[in-house]
Amino acid sequence: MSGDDNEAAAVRTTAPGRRDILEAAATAFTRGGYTATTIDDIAREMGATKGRVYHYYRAKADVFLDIVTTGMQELIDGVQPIAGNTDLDPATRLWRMAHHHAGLMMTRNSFQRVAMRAVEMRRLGEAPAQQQALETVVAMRDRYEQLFADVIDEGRQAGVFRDVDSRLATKPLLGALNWISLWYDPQRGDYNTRQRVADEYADFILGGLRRSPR
Amino acid sequence: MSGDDNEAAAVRTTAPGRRDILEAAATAFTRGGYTATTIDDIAREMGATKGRVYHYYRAKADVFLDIVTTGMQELIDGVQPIAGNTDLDPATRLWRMAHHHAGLMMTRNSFQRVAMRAVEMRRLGEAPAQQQALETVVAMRDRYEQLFADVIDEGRQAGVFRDVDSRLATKPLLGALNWISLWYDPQRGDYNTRQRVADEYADFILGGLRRSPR
DNA sequence: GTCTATATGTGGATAGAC
DNA sequence: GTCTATCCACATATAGAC
Repeated sequence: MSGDDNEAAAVRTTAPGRRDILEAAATAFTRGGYTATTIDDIAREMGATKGRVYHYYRAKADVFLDIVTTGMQELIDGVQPIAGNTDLDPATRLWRMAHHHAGLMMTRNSFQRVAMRAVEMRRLGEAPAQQQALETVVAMRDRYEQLFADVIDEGRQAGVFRDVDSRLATKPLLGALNWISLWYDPQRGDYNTRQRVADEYADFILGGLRRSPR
Repeated sequence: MSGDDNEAAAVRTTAPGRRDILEAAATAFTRGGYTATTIDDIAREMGATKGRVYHYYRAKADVFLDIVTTGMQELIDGVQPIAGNTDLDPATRLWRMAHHHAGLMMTRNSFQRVAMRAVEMRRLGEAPAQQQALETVVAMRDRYEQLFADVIDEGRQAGVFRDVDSRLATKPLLGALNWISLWYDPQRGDYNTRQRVADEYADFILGGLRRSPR
């Protein structure tokens, strides 16, 4: 199998001032994690000082949450249309969903890596508003997982997938895919490498779910 | 498939004083990450104050590194014997390796979750000794990955696995498995749940690599 | 061996000049 | 809109009592 292209994606609805900050912050957070990254790090990343950052954002947590929701939204925007395309059989849909997700882990590496870490955080700070924002992100993640679970159920009922607990089955699937953001180095990979990786992952996942492996 | 038991594992060669600290610190780091966790958090976790921690460890980074190397060593100790057991065919060996790894992600959740995060850290601090220790851990991880790559190559040459790049193939495999440490809640799972999860993961992975999926 | 100070550095956030 | 200067809270690590 092969195909599906998301290299052009990267929706940008954010205002230019904030956008620069988000890009710089995503890079900085990728290097050091949330607490280890300072506002000075973020500012230095874009050749400015923290006055600039605080002009657009009230707190460090707000910058972080903006990156995370952006990352999650990019996943949903890309994958939901594939999941809902009933012209395609479940196996093909799942293959393309996995392929697209894999692609975003590489082309939007910094945002996705930061987003990935956010859902494993229980608390972000004391501010209840930020806590609520974090829970919104977790809710987005849950809905996103359900997209995969639904397609798996469909394929299971159609007899092409094994008889798995669809909700449990999303764990190795998305775990494998999300892991890409940790080892993939955006500096080194080119278009062909990314396609090869995404193909391999999509094949691996379909194989893992297909009925009667022998 | 079913079987293989690592519930009894958890090797303890560490001195009792340090052991308590390691357990408490692993729990604390699991909650908040490296920078977010304070020495006071660790001390409070075991009902003490930081004087106790600093009596056994010179620095926070040293506590962290001790957890990480312990976690990595537990993986190697459990999986290497399976990988080297040439009485078994490659597919069975890989199934059991994956199953055992999955088990450790759950039974030794805090240590494994901390260890997992360490390898994605580029730098730990300024001290060159600690930096070197971190690189030792990364080297352990590389050797560990190679155990899986070798078995995959064997199975590929034997014709039971697809024609994959074995080194690339370890990525979705170990990514899926390591991810368990993020979503599994040690408070809620019992023995049967863990077995079921490990079985599902091992099946998934074998399916993903097996030749002629249809 | 474990505790309570405390010295010291650093980072989030604000005020206000330009 | 972007900067510098500064306040203040907190965390690592040490000193020294018990």
